[in-house]
Amino acid sequence: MTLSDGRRPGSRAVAADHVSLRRNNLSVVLRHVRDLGPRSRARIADDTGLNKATVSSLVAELVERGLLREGSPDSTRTLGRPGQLVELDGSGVCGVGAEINVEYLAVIALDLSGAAVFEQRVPVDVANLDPGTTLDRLTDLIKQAVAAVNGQVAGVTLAVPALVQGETGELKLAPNLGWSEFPVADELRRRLGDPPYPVHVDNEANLAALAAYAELQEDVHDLVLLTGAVGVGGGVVTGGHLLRGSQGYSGEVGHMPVAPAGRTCGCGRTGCWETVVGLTALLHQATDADDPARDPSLDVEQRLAEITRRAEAGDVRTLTALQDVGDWLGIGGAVLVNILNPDVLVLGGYFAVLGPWLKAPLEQAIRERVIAPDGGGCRVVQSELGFTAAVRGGAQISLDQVFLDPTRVAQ
Amino acid sequence: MTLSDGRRPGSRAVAADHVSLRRNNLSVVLRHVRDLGPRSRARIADDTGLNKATVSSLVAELVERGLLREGSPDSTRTLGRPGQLVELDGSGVCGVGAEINVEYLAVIALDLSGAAVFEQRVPVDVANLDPGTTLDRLTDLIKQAVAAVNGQVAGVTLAVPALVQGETGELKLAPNLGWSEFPVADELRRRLGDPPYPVHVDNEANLAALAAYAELQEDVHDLVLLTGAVGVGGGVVTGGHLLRGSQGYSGEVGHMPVAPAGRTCGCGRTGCWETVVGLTALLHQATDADDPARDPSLDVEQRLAEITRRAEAGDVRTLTALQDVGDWLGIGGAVLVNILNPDVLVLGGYFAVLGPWLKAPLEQAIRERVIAPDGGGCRVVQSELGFTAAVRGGAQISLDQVFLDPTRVAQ
DNA sequence: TTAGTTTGTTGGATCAACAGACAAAGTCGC
DNA sequence: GCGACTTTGTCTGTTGATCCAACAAACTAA
Repeated sequence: MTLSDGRRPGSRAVAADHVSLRRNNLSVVLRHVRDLGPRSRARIADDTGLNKATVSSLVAELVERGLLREGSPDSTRTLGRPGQLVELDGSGVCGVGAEINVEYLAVIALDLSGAAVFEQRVPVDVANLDPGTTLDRLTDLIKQAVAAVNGQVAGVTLAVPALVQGETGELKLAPNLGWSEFPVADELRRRLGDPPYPVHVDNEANLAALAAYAELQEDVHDLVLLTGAVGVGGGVVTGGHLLRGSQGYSGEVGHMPVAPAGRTCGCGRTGCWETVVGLTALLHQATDADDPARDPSLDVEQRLAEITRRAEAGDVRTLTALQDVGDWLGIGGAVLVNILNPDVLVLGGYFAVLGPWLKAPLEQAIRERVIAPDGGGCRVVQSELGFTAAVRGGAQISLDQVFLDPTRVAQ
Repeated sequence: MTLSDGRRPGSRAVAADHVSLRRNNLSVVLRHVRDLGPRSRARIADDTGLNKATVSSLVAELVERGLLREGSPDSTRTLGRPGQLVELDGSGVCGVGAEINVEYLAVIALDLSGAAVFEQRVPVDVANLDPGTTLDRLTDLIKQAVAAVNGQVAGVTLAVPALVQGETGELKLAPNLGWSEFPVADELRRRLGDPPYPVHVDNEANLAALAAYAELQEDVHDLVLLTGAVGVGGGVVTGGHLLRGSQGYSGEVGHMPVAPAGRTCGCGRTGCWETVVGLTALLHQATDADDPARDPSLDVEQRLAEITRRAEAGDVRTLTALQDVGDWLGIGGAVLVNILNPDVLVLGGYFAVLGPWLKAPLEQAIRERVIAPDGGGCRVVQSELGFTAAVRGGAQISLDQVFLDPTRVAQ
């Protein structure tokens, strides 16, 4: 139960040799330092069960690869010879995350320690541009990010509000962008000049869920992330793994039928969840047609700030609308909690901004509608990542590859 | 990406040494023979990438442990020295699965090759017995199974139609049994005399999903199993792993709100999925109150056989009821497919028996209501395991432990 | 009968982790 | 200030698993 992780009885495991043994232990040490902070070699040996001599050898190799560095002497211990702390050396390698969304393009580069080395977000009306032009503009941004990186680039991952086929990275359907059947991964790879690092494409909510997973530093391995926008996206992490499904189309929660007598959805049916919890639903109830908060040409964050202001001022119409959206959020949220039993339900996108008003009704619905005792232990939290969640998740997915196989970084 | 399986970036991997390296490769060879059938050492070496000499050594150890045996010479090859086939030696070790359900107790013992060495199912009115007495009777059955096993017992796993806490094996709530807050795992372990093998308890649908996963011999690693009974249970396998959620309470699909104007459910709400697709819903629509097919004191399988007979005879009322249940099944099924994007939706329990009539409306709903193109590639199949799915899954879960760590079997 | 092919074993090489000894570097008590 | 004690990190030699190359065994085909 140590090498192959034991939870995949049916899948073919891979034979191991000295090289993979070493790779595994390099990964163990590197992740140990990431997760538990700077440590002396002796403590790493104690914690992991590895031999002191082995840890010294592993640390030496990781230092040589630029992934760890020697820090200050350990001043916390009082007895005996003080240890030399070993800590993450972020600068050697970066992961790049990019995003195409309805109203903007965004790019971020994170170094190994999770610090942002480069970050940019530009407003772009993607729906009114052809995919090629959009991709050209995004490529420019990514090239800037790559240029800003000191060391090596571990990979680029692009987030899109779309159904993306897992294997090929082909975009199948992005209603809000007006794109379909477009080989984004290949097109982006070509524009970047077939770079040596991997280029992937994934669903926005999936990547945001990964970012949320990394954000919670606790011992939590099952979460559901809900991103509120015009539509509603879902990302699921279960057992510490992103749930992708067989073709990468998982997490389509927006069209759950919850209100049969409700409004018509973009998908053609009536009563889909996103018709009652999407941003449009909130604005229709909380504002008049000529209210600037409802004007889609204005910046979303400013419009949300206005709604927040009204709610804080105690405006009854706004509060009622928020209560209603929260109630509907709870109905669908409880379905998800019943199926997936997560530790945490994370509110992202506009749900996070308006979290103070949405959390209570959501929590109540979980208590009342989830069959497991005490809602299966599920908590509701607001993401702090704002609209950077997806790009961060994309950058992290590349960094994870380095943490899992430190030998990917040139010596 | 070989040793630790790479899909769990956040979890702590375990340091590896020579022993775990050997264990991993023993497992690889054993599973290779299980999954791809008898093979010569040379072919195993070719397929796995291991060295011929290494495979010889690994096979020798597995033979010594009674997990593999030398078979006949390979007659398919025409050129060169014929290889000695190596095949699974089932007899050395067995997994035991048990089940407590509303109307019966069941036990099965499967050897390493999946063959049933012992199998029994006795009708018991569990709801009218106290838990202790039921467990006494089950213990008798399990002891018979253990006695029937030739070699070693790898473990016992009990399936219950209940919410079971993953870690402790405590039964939290089993409405259909009338049990709650009962430490089944501990109680059973004690009655078996604290045996050397592990004793676990899990949800019935979870284990049935595992059995269905093993039943499909294809390269499929994402499936959803639906068991139809008075209630409806769900089991999810994703990425080859059973989805348990944070506390083991996943798969509670029965109380999805799908029919707000519908019948009152046992849970107190109205319109839960199981009020429209549970066996009761079908019988209420298809039969009169005095119809023997509706009589709960008769054997379920016989009542279902009667329904099948009527449907085959073209009885309009029966067919209409089946069509309606199928339509409702599709509405909830599509929600699950949208969230989980499985390769396969497996019909179990009474859904499997009446599959010929339920499949078509369910497939139609998936085509129409799933956002992913072509329903995300999801197929609907009927389980062939009947009411033995859960016990088989329980037995297999113990056998999986042996396949993952062959050194668990005494030499 | 001989050449050619494939299998499975053998002995030695390699490589990574392990075990124990030990010097280095600090604290504590007297 | 000094010795006893504790802890760190390195060094040396051992263990163990895989790999490599050579080779005998077993069979086919010409």
